Amino acid sequence: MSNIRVRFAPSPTGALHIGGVRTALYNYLFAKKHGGTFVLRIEDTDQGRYVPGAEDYILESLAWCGIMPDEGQGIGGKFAPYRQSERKDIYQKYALELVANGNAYYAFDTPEELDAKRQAEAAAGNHNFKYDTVSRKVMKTSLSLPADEVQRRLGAGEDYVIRLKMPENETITFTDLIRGEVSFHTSELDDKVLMKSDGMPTYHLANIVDDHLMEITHVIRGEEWLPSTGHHVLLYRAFGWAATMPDFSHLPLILKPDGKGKLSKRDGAKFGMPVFPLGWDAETEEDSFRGFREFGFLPQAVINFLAFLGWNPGTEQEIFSLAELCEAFSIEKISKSGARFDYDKAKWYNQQYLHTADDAELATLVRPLSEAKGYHVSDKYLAQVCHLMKGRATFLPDLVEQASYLFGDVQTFDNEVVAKRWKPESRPVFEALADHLKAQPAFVAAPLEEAVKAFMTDRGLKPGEVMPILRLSLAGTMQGPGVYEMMELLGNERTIDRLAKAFDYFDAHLA
RNA sequence: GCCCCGUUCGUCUAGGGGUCUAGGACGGCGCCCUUUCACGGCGUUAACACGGGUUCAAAUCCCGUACGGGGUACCA
Repeated sequence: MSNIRVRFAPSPTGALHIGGVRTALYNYLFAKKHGGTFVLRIEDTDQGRYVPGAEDYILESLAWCGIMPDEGQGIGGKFAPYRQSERKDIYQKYALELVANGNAYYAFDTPEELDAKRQAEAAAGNHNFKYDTVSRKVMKTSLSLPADEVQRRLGAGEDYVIRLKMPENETITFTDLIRGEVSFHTSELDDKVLMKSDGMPTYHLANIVDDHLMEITHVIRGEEWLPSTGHHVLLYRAFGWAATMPDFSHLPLILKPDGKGKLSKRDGAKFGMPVFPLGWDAETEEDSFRGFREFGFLPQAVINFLAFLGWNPGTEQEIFSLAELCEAFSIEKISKSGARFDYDKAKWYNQQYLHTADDAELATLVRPLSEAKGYHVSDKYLAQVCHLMKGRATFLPDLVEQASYLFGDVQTFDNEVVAKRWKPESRPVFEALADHLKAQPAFVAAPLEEAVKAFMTDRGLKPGEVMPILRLSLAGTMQGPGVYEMMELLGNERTIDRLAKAFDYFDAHLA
């Protein structure tokens, strides 16, 4: 295959859903795998649903994920413009062409009239009224009205839509790269609106015209489009573009964690997890949310997680860099059934990426968080904190939030453990240990460990009698990095100082 | 309702007629490591929706049923 061109064509009606990100990812991977081009097109043909900021959000999201398009809105390219609202005239021309060659027609019914008609039909027992070969003969269309009447209405500037004229009694078959052969009978298909009364095309018209004009070779999109693909195939035929029609691949949907329907915007709040890549600040708090980024996910982890939600290379490798995904990806390996959003798996992936992340890079990512907490430390120190904490973190903020004692004095002690480990006679022993540590020439983990062990041997002390007190003195809690590593990070002076302060506190809180 | 798509451990999945007493990962449970919490290692738990065919042989092919999902707008 050569000159592969795919597109991601989101609608700027709000934040880009994580399912959309996965669609973009699969398009990106397919393009990269075959040395093709990944195009971003903005489908803003519904003026009523346009949300300011959505387009920027889409670009930012793709950038954060590291899957930037090669061409398209916000990037440029030879098929510009890539925003459909700016291509209005093009669709107009093609819609008229279809009317002229008998594949489409004018319809003058207002939305209200259509509603009334649907209700009347429903009342009469027909619950699936649609605009089709039968009804188009009784509705107000250029097929049912006299030619001069049609001209009069058009001339008078009456509102109209242009509809696709569905052929009678035909079976439309096409091959979906994921599902194989799929077919529809035209008697089941309706006369879809192609051009709305406001002069804007519907998705159906615009996506065919643009995919053709932009020389798209493969359409990889969500399963929700499968039922209308029959219409799309017909449109390619009507335009005489059947020979260059792109291959279709319909992706399985991402389902809610409970499996009841497809994952939606509200599920984020409902299940306490992100369902968008980035956060979104809306007018109301209810409409605002945090994304994977704000939760503290690494984009590489999100990408890896998403890639495996509906796709699998067939090997037992689970961790894949973006480059490895590009190499391993193939449409044939995409599964057919919907995948539940498995948040535990997402967290596991993040943990894996955190563990192997570079300390300095983590420090950079975590800097805003530590500053916000009032922790002003050097880059080197912050990187060292990350080094000690990353093995036990799930989210980026854990690196800072669970390490308060590495940034400042111990704020609270675990009194329960204190009561259990600190005895009235402990003080002289630990003061001797503190003196011993203070005298160490090198305040480095390994030698410190030797020093403490030697001290314990001398005094006939067991680790259980010493280590918990040391840990408690330095961190206040029984959780955290290795004691000797903490000592090294804190340094001689601070370590000794903490021990002294802690011993005072312990004495004061003797049970 | 009608149309389309789907159905392997709780979840994500491997599997594309015999090598399946069905493999991996997440989660759960247990043990080891560590006298911290984790990580890690080891082990364990648990599945071919059902019924008919086809075949010497079916998780794998066909049909039906059930269940699930999607679509059914002058939204994408």
